[in-house]
Amino acid sequence: MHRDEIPPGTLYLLILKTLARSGEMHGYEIANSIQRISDDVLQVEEGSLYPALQRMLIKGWVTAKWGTTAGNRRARYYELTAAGRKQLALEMSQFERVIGAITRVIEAV
Amino acid sequence: MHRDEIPPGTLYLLILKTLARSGEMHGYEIANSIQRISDDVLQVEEGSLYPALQRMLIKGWVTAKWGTTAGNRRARYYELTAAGRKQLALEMSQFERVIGAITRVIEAV
DNA sequence: ACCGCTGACATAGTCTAACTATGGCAGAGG
DNA sequence: CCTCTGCCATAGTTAGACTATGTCAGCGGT
Repeated sequence: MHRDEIPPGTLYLLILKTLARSGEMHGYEIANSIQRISDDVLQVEEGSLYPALQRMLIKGWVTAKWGTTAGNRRARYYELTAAGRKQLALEMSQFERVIGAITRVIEAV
Repeated sequence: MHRDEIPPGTLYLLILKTLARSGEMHGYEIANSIQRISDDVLQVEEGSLYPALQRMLIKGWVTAKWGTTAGNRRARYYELTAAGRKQLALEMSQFERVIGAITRVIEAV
């Protein structure tokens, strides 16, 4: 980790949630959406995003199909599968559980 | 990351905070303390803890000296340095900033 | 007609750090 | 004595986020 921003493991969660919220999206949109909603705190680099999407394809959490953007450009559209939605639920509860525990430790007297 | 528990990067934060709260401690105590306060959610493996402490020594965040435990055993006692306290403050604010951002994303409508 | 900009995807290679597995040693208790 | 537990340590593996780099197509300006 290069001391900047997204903690390993949470990128999946961010992508899954973003897709769940907005349905079909291409990579660029996903990255922009995460960045915007996080008030520019989280910057998803392309070198992180695309490999993550590939891994998610292999794991069966998303499907992809080629299409054309509003600006008439070629793009790959991703969509959650049922397994992806299940994974999202799992990661959400793990995240809450672990962050809650960490918070207890760092707020302990 | 092996799909279980402590997110990379936060172990330093947990150790720093634990030392800040309790002063001088040895490794075993640190691990037990984190585990107990987190209600057994966070389990610091020895293979993670000791390397992390070594790195923290090198970075100058802690000092170490050999001593004897209450149970009459040899142990290395760690203590925060000024640099360690500074690092703790830094990691706390980064943690809050990033977790806040992630929370915004995963709670967005 | 050209040129550069931006959108969009992709991959190779590096690096941090948490893990598994393993080993050692010393005191305590059966 | 012998095992258990406390306590430290390291070698090797792995995931995954990064940097750097490359591609290609459409658009706008000059």
